[in-house]
Amino acid sequence: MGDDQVNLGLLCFFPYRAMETRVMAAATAAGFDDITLAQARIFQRIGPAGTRVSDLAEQARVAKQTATFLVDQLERAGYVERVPDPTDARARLVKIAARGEEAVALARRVEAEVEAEWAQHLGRRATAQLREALTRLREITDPYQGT
Amino acid sequence: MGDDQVNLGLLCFFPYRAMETRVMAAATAAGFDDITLAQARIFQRIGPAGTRVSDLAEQARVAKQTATFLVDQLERAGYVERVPDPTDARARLVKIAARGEEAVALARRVEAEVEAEWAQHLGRRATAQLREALTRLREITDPYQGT
DNA sequence: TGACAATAGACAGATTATCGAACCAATATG
DNA sequence: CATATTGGTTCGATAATCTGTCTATTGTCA
Repeated sequence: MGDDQVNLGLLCFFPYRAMETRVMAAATAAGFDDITLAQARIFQRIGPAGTRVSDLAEQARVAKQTATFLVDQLERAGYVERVPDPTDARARLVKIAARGEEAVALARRVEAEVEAEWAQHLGRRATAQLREALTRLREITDPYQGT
Repeated sequence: MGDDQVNLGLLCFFPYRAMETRVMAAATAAGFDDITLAQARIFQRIGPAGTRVSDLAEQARVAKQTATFLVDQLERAGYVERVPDPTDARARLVKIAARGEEAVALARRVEAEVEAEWAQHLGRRATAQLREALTRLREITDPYQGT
């Protein structure tokens, strides 16, 4: 006893999971009911100019084959499309398709909604500090902050 | 552009994953190399007095069957044991076994180490504020904070 | 420049994780 | 006490993931 403090990593987990759950539930309710959590975690990483499968894999920390597999499904469901990478004939860029843009728009709305609830609970000042601290923490916990 | 702020849920994800990765890597290096991430996520939830499989399932948000399956493996590997629940003859308590305690001790050490690095980066004041904010956020994002 | 290594992506097969359904035993409820 | 609920497991199916291997393209450097 005495040192029964929950570790910071675990404390970060609860909001993360809560947000993910809310967004997924809203997506399902809105008719995007064919997307799975694993697919969403890949989808989330696609940049505005498109992203390579191997980059998606690296950022999501799964094997290239897994990313290929999940992108296949996202493509079949109409959320993304694969286009040749003009700068490298070996590569292809995964880009968000029309249906994917709709899903992104919904996700952004829900995210803002949930953040508003959190800010309501914490207060504006503490929320701003939280964002600031997490952003700085990202510098040493996320190798891909450039994305 | 302009609204390109990363959402708070995702910002929470990076430290969470970083911590999980560090602990798992240290565990593997220390000879606890037969435990998987899925198993660890269940194991992590076991309370000091033991916890029922259905509670583990609920907290980890997996089906009872999945928890049973993972506890089976943890038991075979010597990390946990199942004992009858004295208060309910239907139930069994999953308890941490000797080898499990060793793994917990290692995990605690690594967690403290990583937190020290984070505190180094953020400063003590900001770290304390971060813990405070996340703890308050847990009130509305984790239904099982009692654990 | 041309041989060779490295990279991007995909396919095949095996393993792990997960869920839905059905089941048994014990407990709670009327 | 009859019935519903709860805790746990087993079975079968599906989803997700990895290792290994392959082709095509690109990068390197002697």
